[in-house]
Amino acid sequence: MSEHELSISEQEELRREKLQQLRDLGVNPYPYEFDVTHHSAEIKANPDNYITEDHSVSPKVAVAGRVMTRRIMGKAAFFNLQDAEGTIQVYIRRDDVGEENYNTVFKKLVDLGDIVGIKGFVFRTQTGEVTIHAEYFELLNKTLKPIPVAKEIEENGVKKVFDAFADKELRYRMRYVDLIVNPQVRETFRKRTKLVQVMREHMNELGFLEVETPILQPIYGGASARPFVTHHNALDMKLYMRIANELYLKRLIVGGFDGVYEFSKDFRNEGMSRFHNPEFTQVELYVAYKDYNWMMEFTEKMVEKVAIALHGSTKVQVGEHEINFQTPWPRIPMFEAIEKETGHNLYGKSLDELKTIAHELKIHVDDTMGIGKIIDEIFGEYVEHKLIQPVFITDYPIEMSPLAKKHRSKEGLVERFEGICNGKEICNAFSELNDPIDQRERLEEQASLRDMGDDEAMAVDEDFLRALEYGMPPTAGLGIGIDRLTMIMTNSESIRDVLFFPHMRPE
RNA sequence: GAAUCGGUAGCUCAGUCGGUAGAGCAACGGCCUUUUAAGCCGUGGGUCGAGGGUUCGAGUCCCUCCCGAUUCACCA
Repeated sequence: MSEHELSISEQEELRREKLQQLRDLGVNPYPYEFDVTHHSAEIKANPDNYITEDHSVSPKVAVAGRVMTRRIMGKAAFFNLQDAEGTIQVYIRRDDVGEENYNTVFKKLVDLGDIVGIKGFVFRTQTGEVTIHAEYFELLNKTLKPIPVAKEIEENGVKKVFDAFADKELRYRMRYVDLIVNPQVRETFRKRTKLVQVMREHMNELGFLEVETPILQPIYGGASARPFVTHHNALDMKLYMRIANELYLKRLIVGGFDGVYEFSKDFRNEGMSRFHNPEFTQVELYVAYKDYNWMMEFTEKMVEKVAIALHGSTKVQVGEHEINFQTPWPRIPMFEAIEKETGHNLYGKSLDELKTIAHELKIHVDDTMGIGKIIDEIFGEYVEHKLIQPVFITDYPIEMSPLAKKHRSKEGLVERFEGICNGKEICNAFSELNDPIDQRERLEEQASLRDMGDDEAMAVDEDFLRALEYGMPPTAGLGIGIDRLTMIMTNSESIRDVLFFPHMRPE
């Protein structure tokens, strides 16, 4: 059952004993508040605002956080205190904070990881480190588990880390510990939040409306994927966790909004990998009276803005590559991109011709694969991973895109683009199909694929078709994978590194 | 779902040919009032992922299972 019924380690046992000793001394190990006046980062950024020759007139600072390392030298000690902003060194002496408080509480009963509050003045040590000289010390939380402290040393400017808390499984399962001991993890998630904020501000500035749409849907749609299924007891009906919110947002465009967007947690019941989590986040945006050309300009502008906000530059280091998000990004029609890499122009080719070419290119094909699928396979195998710098691949085969509008001039294609960088799709967009009769035909085509066993094909959503019959203006739509964009913007190799709590099997 | 690699102290790891379970840090007992992985002396700490098998003897060899990472397949 609960943790403490299992055997606990010697160190945990000891901490429980210390807890009792604190209580016996009349020290509340879990007090109610502490008036924090400063954070480590602001003091270290502007130490001269705090340091004066005469310490008796120095400004007082009150800082709280975890004890991360300790160097005790008899009647005085240094420790590093970590707050939300970083760490700062504290100097504490018996003669300043009281004998019992120092000798017993601080030296004997406080452990690494405990949360403490200190008040004092700022000074520089003999070696020049900005340090708080504590005149007051209070325990704010007695921790019962030892934290895995890492130690760092700088040798010839190179940082070496000892005993880092590095086991990925433990880091993902106990993200709270990961966040305590691995400061760069906090930085990654701050960037993720910043990324979302920049996008939201950008869309708000253009007057688009942030909305919420159902997560529990009676018919799932808007993408090709298998859903999670759940059940509504009172109505005794099947409900699906959304795989996308596209069809609901388009209903809102029908309803008269000129631009709507939603940061949407979506759920897909498929395999997990370093690029896939069962639940993930997309932002979808729909803008009336615009087409996919407009949307390309919008997208590159917004992503460029994100890069600058996070890195102060349009250039972002991702693995081996420096990726430059500076606008404009090249636009390359899909068939041109394939021809450049394979020498084959696939446009207008029949299914049999495509199968022959696929065979030449050593792409596995089977009878269930149509024109769109084969082209997609060739693109994925020969082109996509080579696209490192941001690029828009445009004009996809109609078979792959049942919700996109037919191309205005190219037969058999739709007005669709994907933004690709670092060899991966980061967004998907099109001129939205608003011809209700065409849309019905395409969904019925999907439905017949479903009947033939393709459980990722879309269903016919009659209410959505009814909405289109009431009329949707020309509309451009966009979806951006927030997790994947965050991976690129934070140089993370796994989606788990940009999700606080990635899905894991039960312990 | 498949393949490969991994799981040993709180953390990071070593463990030879099958022969008493190891190190550093952390912890504990001492000394030390400006240290920088603080230092010095001393001490304790293990269901070796789980279960079974082979063997006089298994962390080590064999089998099954669990968990994770990576790659592949599907997808965003």
